[in-house]
Amino acid sequence: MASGGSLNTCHHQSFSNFFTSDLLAAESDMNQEKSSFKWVGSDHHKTIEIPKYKSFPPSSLPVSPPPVSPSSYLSIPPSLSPSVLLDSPVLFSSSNVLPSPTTGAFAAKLDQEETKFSDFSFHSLTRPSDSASSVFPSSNSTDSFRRQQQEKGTQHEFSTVKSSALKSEPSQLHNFNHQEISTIQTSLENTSAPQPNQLILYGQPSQYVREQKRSDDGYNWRKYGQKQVKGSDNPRSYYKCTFPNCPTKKKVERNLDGHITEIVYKGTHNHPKPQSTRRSSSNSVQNLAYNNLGIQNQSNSFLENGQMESVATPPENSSASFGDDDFDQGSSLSNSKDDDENEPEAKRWKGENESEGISAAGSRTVREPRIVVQTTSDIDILDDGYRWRKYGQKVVKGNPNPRSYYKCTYNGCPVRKHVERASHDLRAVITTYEGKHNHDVPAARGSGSYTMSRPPPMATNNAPTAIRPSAIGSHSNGTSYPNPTRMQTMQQQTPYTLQMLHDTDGFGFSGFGNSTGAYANQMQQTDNSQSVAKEEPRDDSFFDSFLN
DNA sequence: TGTATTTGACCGTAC
DNA sequence: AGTACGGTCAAATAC
Repeated sequence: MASGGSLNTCHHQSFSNFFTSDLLAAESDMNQEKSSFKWVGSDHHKTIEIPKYKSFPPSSLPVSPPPVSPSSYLSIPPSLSPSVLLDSPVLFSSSNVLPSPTTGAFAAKLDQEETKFSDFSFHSLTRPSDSASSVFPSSNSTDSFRRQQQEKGTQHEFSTVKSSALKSEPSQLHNFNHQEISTIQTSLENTSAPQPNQLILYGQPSQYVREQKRSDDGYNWRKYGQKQVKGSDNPRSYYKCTFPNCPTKKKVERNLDGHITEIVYKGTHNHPKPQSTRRSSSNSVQNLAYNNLGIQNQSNSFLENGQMESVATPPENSSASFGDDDFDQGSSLSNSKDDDENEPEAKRWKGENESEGISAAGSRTVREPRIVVQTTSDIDILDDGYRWRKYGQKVVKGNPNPRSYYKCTYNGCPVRKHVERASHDLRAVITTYEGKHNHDVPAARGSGSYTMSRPPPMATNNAPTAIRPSAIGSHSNGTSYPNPTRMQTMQQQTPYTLQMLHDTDGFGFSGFGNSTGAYANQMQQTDNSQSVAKEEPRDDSFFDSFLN
């Protein structure tokens, strides 16, 4: 096994080098990356018209200059509620926007405060056909549902308390969760290199606590358990989505400071993200990121100690995730659930999450939680098109990060690989392959098909590619950045799947059977969006080249 | 008073 | 079979 000088030894799949270096490349200051809300527009359904957006900055609110590529990144003015991004229709190209949920007309001009605190959500991005229905009204809290929730001791709540306050009083920015504010402030105000200690805390402690209890990802969760897990000082909390019959769960580990160190999602929401007006601003940001990504929601919040809290959700069932008209919510859902529900829950939940994540990296000034979207068994690791079964993990000398060992599940196939994070950069994943596959790439199943894994056609969107949450900041370490065209060439033999990029993520490499999740992670974690956005031939052919 | 959270107990799985 | 562990339940508690 090569673990020395070379980041990758890929006997058969020489692409791995790409991914490693991909992650490592395009690195600006990590803090800067992390602290800036910058995304690259992703799919044709989710176009972000940055010029439009920037043309409507809240008056008196300074607008951060685009830290990187103005055309590729979206920057959010400081003190601007992230919900603006979500909510403000000006973010969308006209073809993508939805009518105002209240007026039915797309408001080109919004009241400033409305712009700031509107609850207009990004659900339109889910999918075109979903436009109307995707805006999940609180009316979905039917009586029966309420009863059901009450029976469970839960409440499906689409509270409007927060947003209404925010709406009415933009000056009350202090009402924001100070994480959110901090995020905004640091991320946008300090576009150069925000320092954690530059955080401006608006929230009152009590408010902060209250806000923290809210969903970080736009969904409503009910905590149903907490456990101290072995090998970690961090208590693990268990949450269920409060939506009726939604199987999604998540477990969150927080360190002693209360900061999230790891999030593992299980299952897929079988409902749109509730368009709750209670959704925090950070949620809105998340939605922006994810819905444009189409996949996974993530919010990044600097905590009072300067650490970043990041929360992600698994891909919404809405095919929106990919902005692909060809996928409807149902298919997406059923597919994702197939894998999910065919597996004993305990197994799904367990096993592949036990690799050490970043959570232990307490020494990092900016620490990202490990975010795992777990939807399938550990056999289904569709990271590179093949199926892998994790058979071991250990920490090897020279790298404090554990190395996950995988074996190709194809009968008789000798190929193995191991994955580990580079010791110098947790975002870099070193993938080493052993052997050569004696079979073709297995056909994808269900929604985990390549089709689902494929990024949406980008042809209609110049601004390429994906919006990437800045949480997965990249930092420059001098690693060469792969030429996308070269990558394409490399993929002649090897199916390019998003999981591969997922493997380069900064949040662990648990198996992702759900390609949606894989893609989500890729989009989320491939932090080279700038380069990718500018150079990658983001069209069907590009990805199609990986499919055979 | 209703809802959410906490927390000890229980259960299933893996070893 | 016994033990350890993680996940879940549900009564108790807090808000």
